[in-house]
Amino acid sequence: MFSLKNDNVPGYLQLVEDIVDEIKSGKFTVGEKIPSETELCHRFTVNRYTVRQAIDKVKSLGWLETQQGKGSYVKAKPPLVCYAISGQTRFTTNMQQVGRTHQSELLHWERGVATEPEKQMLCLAVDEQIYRLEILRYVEDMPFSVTTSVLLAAAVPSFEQYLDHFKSLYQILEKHYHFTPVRVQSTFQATVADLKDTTNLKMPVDIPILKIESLMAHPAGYPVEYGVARVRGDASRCCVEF
Amino acid sequence: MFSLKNDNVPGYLQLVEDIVDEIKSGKFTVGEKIPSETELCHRFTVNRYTVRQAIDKVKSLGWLETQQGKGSYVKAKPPLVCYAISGQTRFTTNMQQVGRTHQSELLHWERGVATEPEKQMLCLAVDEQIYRLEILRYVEDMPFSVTTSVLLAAAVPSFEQYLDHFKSLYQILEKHYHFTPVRVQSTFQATVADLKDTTNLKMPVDIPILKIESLMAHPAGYPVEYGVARVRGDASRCCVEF
DNA sequence: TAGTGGTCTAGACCACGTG
DNA sequence: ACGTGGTCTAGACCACTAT
Repeated sequence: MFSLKNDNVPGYLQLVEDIVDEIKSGKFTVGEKIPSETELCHRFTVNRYTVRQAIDKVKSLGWLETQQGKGSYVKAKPPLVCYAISGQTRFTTNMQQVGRTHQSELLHWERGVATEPEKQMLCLAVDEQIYRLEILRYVEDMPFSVTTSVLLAAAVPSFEQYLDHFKSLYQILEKHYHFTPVRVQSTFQATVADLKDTTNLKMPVDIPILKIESLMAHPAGYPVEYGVARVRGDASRCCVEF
Repeated sequence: MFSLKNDNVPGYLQLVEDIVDEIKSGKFTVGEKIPSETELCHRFTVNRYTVRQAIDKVKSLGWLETQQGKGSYVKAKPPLVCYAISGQTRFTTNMQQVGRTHQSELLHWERGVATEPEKQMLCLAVDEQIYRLEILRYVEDMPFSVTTSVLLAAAVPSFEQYLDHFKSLYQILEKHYHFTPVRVQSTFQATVADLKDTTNLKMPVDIPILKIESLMAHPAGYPVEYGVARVRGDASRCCVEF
């Protein structure tokens, strides 16, 4: 620390590495305030612009957050929730297995016709009716994921009567329709969080989202549910066994 | 355009809105060069710092990319590479199936002992020897992923002799060691790109990374390879069939 | 009132790409 | 040689927080 040497790499990037290393090594602990910009200027004998460039970068790497008038603080990493998926597992059973408290909240539901991509995934004929559910899931009281589920209406007649006091989608399917969907395929993608995600998940900006699209089939074989889950990337790992 | 008015919101953010609006409206089309920083300074009568702040923000929103010595260009969204994984599939066979050109480049290799997490994944006894490979993969000439592979040295004696003119890891294993690893499990996570990623993948800033950790076993049953792939999130979807 | 981060100006030199 | 974006200095004023 206290000097920049390598002329080949920009000074602010050397500062980034220094700061990140000090956080990783535990010299700055979570929640702690790091030295002020002015102090860092003196320590490294660089201009404040250079320090700010570095801090911006460290922020976008997810290690720091700043508060005007107060300082820069080491950001707390939420605990990683390991979420296993297979042909059978569900969110609820999963969380129970790893011993996490969890809740689900039904943000919105509607009955209507499927969009073009939804039709394609579910192999629907034109204008077949579907239910669309938006479910917010919490793990250990932290907003964890937002899932949009599209259900074949024909498979779940009068579905709306079970949506009061919603607790678990698969509980409803098992209890009232006597079937458990089977996972056919899942697609994983890393994306930036859009405005809706950050609102729903009450996230600080700049956190990536793990988008999991899943197609589920009725035990009889036909596609019955198409779900898109948007999960906080910094809070989850999704494990698949083969 | 040509003036900043609202004193309540920072000037660079007004610039951001102007630029994004002009891209959305199609005034600047994909691949096109937007006016140079100096020209924007004159148009809006602001300092170059303010213009750069704005351009940085528009870049992180995914609308622009810059090239030193040339200019700022409206970014084309890269085509999504759909990457299916299962017990057997490999990167090479996968890309061939979807008809994509691809190459692999061996960035680095070393022989040594495994780190603690590597040991645990591979179920290694203390100080067992491993090979560690870092492989950069291209799809359609675009840097696509960086994979760190840890191989049990006992399973691939004298591995170094096959590393000249490296083309494909699994080709070496099949041709010279006569086995094909089988996927045991994969873990998916969305993370921000670190400095190494952005360098290796020549990425514009702030693109999320899909991190895929995979454990592969020898057909005889014991773990033989542990790989961590870091894939450009904006360029890939990873599909798993059940 | 003092210290902090947020915004901004006016300059400068460099590395890179194109003519 | 020139224009471009990338890095950097030396200042300034503001908004916010703490005391």
